Amino acid sequence: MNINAPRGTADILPKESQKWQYVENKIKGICETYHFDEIRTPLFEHTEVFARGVGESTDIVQKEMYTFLDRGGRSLTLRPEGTAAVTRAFVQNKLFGDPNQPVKLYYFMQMFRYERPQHGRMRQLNQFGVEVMGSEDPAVDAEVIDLAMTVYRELGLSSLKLVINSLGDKESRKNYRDALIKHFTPHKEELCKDCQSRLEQNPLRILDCKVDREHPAMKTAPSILEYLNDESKEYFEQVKAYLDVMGIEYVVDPNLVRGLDYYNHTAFEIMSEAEGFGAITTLAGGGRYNGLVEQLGGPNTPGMGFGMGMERLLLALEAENVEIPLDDQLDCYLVAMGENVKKEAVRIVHELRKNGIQVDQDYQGRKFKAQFKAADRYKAKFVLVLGEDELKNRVVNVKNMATGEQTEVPLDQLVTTMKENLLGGVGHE
RNA sequence: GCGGUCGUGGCGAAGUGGUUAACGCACCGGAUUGUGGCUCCGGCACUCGUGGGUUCGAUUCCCACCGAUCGCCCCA
Repeated sequence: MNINAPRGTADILPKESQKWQYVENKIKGICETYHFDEIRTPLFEHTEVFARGVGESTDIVQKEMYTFLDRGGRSLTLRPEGTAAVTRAFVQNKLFGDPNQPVKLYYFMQMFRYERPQHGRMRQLNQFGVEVMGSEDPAVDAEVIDLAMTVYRELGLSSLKLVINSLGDKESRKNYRDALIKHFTPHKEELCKDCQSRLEQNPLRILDCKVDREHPAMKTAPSILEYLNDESKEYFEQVKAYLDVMGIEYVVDPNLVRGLDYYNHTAFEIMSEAEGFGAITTLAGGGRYNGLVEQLGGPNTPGMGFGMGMERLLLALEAENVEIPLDDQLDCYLVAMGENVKKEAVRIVHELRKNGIQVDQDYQGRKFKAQFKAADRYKAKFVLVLGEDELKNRVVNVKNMATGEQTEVPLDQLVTTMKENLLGGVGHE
């Protein structure tokens, strides 16, 4: 029997979980500033949502999906990425009819991809992402990119590289595709196996290949930028202009293609340049997907978004030694001693909590001294000592752990006194 | 899916074909019968990822599997 977590999955334990909460809260705040609303969609969808949405020729669909038949014989797939799922929800719930356009959505969702796990690559992963649907304004592209960069900046990352490219509209893309096939076909036998099949399926991705990077045909390959029609060129220029206006630095990389079929016009990727980050450097990626809504059965509606890996974000913060402020102090710890005090201890703890005071007590049957050690470990600001004597006198001995100062506080004044004590923001030494 | 490295207590980490598997940290108890952070003393792995094989005997050798990790592919 294998009772370990399945390969490529991980438990997020309390200490780590605090970091997640901090990061998530920060990001949610930024989303509100940018006026995005949260959406949550099911963990799994009908397989067609991804097969059609993401594209049959993509790696995700071909070899990475968790697909299964349910008891009714339906083919379902655990969500491998957010855009197709959110788009499905957009169509099904007719959000295109919402008077507030564009529809600006953000999400925190688990994704699943059957891959060989590595540092920063999990089979179950968490993504933060945004989707803007219903506008074809290049300022939206810039806003989405700005939001992603702002998240990283606000969290304290600095070694970042923003790479952008334009894949053009349908017409530009088709012309470019034909040009690439024409260019690479004479060299087909010299290319790696993957690229040979890419030649027919998705020649754009040959440019992304690391194996054939040094092949002379790579360097002489036509650039997408030469094949953009006037409209696409103008669109790209505007996106760049808006980024410039916001002071966002970027690098244009004509070879940036992105692995998913639905992209057109703007494509972008944000990478970490931090030392010791291993082979994986992509932190977030996204782009415009103007045909996707229609492809999933909705009206012709433009879209723009990105996905951001949360695990990788956390790793990047670590790689750049960004301190995450953690509140690991405890307001009070109650030390109880003696046979008859347990009931009163339980009552006091409940009473304090009812008044919003954070408090805990011993449940391990520890000795007096050990209870103090526990209080110290928990970084308790105050220790409340309740023994037989205190019980008899209806008082509690309150010790300030930072100063060592102790005072006797009548039971009926404990809540008020502790509220006052804690207001001062007492620290722990 | 392919290749390299690795898998010993809660954590870190020695070790050997053979009787009781070092040590450090943490934890628990005591010195200090009701007061933490220092010190000293004591306790804490029927067992060395799982299964099988070789052997009189394996944690140590061999195989398989599982997992981790690094690289490739691709991406978040």
